Amino acid sequence: MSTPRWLDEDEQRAWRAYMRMQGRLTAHLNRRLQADSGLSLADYEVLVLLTDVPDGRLRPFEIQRGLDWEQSRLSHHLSRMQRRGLIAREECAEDGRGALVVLTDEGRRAIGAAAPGHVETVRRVVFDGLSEEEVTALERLSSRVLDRIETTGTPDPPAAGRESRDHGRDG
Amino acid sequence: MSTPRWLDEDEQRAWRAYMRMQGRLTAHLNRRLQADSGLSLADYEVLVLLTDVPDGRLRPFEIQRGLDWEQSRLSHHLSRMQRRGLIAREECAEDGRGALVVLTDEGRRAIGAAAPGHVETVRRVVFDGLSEEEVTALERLSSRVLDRIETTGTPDPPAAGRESRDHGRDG
DNA sequence: GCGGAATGCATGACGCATCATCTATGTTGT
DNA sequence: ACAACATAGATGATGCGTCATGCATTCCGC
Repeated sequence: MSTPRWLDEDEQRAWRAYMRMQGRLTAHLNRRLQADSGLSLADYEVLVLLTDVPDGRLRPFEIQRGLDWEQSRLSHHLSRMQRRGLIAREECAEDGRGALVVLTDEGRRAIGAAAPGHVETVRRVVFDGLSEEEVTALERLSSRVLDRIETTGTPDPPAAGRESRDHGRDG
Repeated sequence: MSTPRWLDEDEQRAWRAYMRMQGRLTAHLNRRLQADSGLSLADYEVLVLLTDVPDGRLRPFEIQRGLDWEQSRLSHHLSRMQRRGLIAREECAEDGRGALVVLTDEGRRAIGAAAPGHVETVRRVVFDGLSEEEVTALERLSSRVLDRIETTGTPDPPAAGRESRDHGRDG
């Protein structure tokens, strides 16, 4: 790592713009969601996964992979959601170690109430301002970076070593 | 808000890719930085601002605007950084309410040690994988979204109402 | 079928982010 | 000069994210 390859001017501008944008965007989405429906963005994403499956029932590790979260984050988060009545936990019949996360009626109601507003917000602050090409660019660019993170010689706790090349259907 | 304008397929793919990427990216950067130098990304950004100014001295509100942070987040964060000896606080002569954040020697050492590695990480996971056009796209796209957040009819605590249209020099 | 590794999940400690609120100083209008 | 208000900053409570660790159960080689 001799003399560091600093970012050139364009890269620097892009980087700062990105960093600033991403901070504000998540903050914004979180606040809107919280104010409109009492859910956090994290709650929302968990609930989406659960509603996407017929019986509203998922194994924690499925959610974990679906969202690319750390295991312990999910566990803690599920506890909080459980406390608030958005989900429930059941024992898993097929795997003695396992658990099952179940969407409660309250959870279903909450996500149903939150979704339209949230999508509208996302649309307004993001997609309504982007051209088709920019949307494509965003997707390609994100996938590229994601790939590089997973390929970089850094274990990076979630999906460690190099053996778990599946994370198949991501919705 | 009659029937919500859901995201079409491309938008949805882009959105999921972005969300997943951004989560992983910040986590990745944070971990690398933490492991290599004991700094968090937040520490790093504060220190960068301080080193960019000749005497290593800034008013909290300047940092706040430079980073687009919430005031109380900054205040708490400064306290922690102070506790760790990265910065110090002084009283402000010109404004009795004010404070001054001063970069300590330890802070200067820390950022100096951290910077090369961090930049290298950013380069590796982001810029080395993007074409020039994609870098430009990233910048435009981020600025656009940022703009829309600030223009959307949502107060959004930091930089409230509509009167503080300055946040001038951000570089 | 037994011992070791891997997997699925939970938990406690701790740093971080936000909200609401508080104090003190500065500014402005009358 | 003073009341009303704005600005700079700090603080406590609380929810969130990560790390390290713990503990079952299941899997696998012998």
